[in-house]
Amino acid sequence: MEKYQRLSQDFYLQDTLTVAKQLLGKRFVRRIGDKILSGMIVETEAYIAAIDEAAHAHKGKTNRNKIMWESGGRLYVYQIYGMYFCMNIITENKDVPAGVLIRAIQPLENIEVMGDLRHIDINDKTKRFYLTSGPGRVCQAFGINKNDYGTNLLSNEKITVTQYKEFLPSEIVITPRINIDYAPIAANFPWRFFVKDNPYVSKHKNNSRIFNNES
DNA sequence: ATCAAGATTACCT
DNA sequence: GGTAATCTTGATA
Repeated sequence: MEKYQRLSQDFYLQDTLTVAKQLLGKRFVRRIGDKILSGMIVETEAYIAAIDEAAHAHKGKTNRNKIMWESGGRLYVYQIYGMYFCMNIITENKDVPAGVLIRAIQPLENIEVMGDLRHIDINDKTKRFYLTSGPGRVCQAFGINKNDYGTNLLSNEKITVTQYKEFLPSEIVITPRINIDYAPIAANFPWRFFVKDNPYVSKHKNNSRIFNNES
């Protein structure tokens, strides 16, 4: 992991919407044995518990979500529907529960290992974009599970995030978040960010509900 | 002790 | 377009 230049904690301590947008283009790095897998983050969603009924931490601290109260730069990993894992990068200062869900990644290194973990033939062009397009698929492709709960991206030897590419505001699309119908008001917040025209972005009807991207 | 629900995905028509 | 799969968690009693 030495050859990778980690993002500093200052990055993660920023406002959550800023982090969610700026994580686009960063490189997610994960070591499995002697293999280093990596990919470029292309789709994120922000969750800000204090003002967000859709956030797991909105109703207070539980055993599942307690890591969200730590300072920015750690992973909040949870299991969903009994069979998939999703990962969030925690943001902002200690005792401010907020984070960014990693929804899609464009594979860069050791793609064949991701294919093995996903049980997908990466040479099958019809299946290629299903490798990492969705939060559960990302975790499966990178071997992320409950053992990675609380991982510190600033120091961990197996997982981190580094600089990779910058996108212009005109290359970033903003929409409402996905599959949070249980929180109907928050479901309209424009807190999902993805790289325009990137084929690894998850497919959803919200892809056509676009908000203005100022700044 | 019981139970409903889920920040999803794969597969079917 | 629809739906089954699958199990941990948090809420309620």
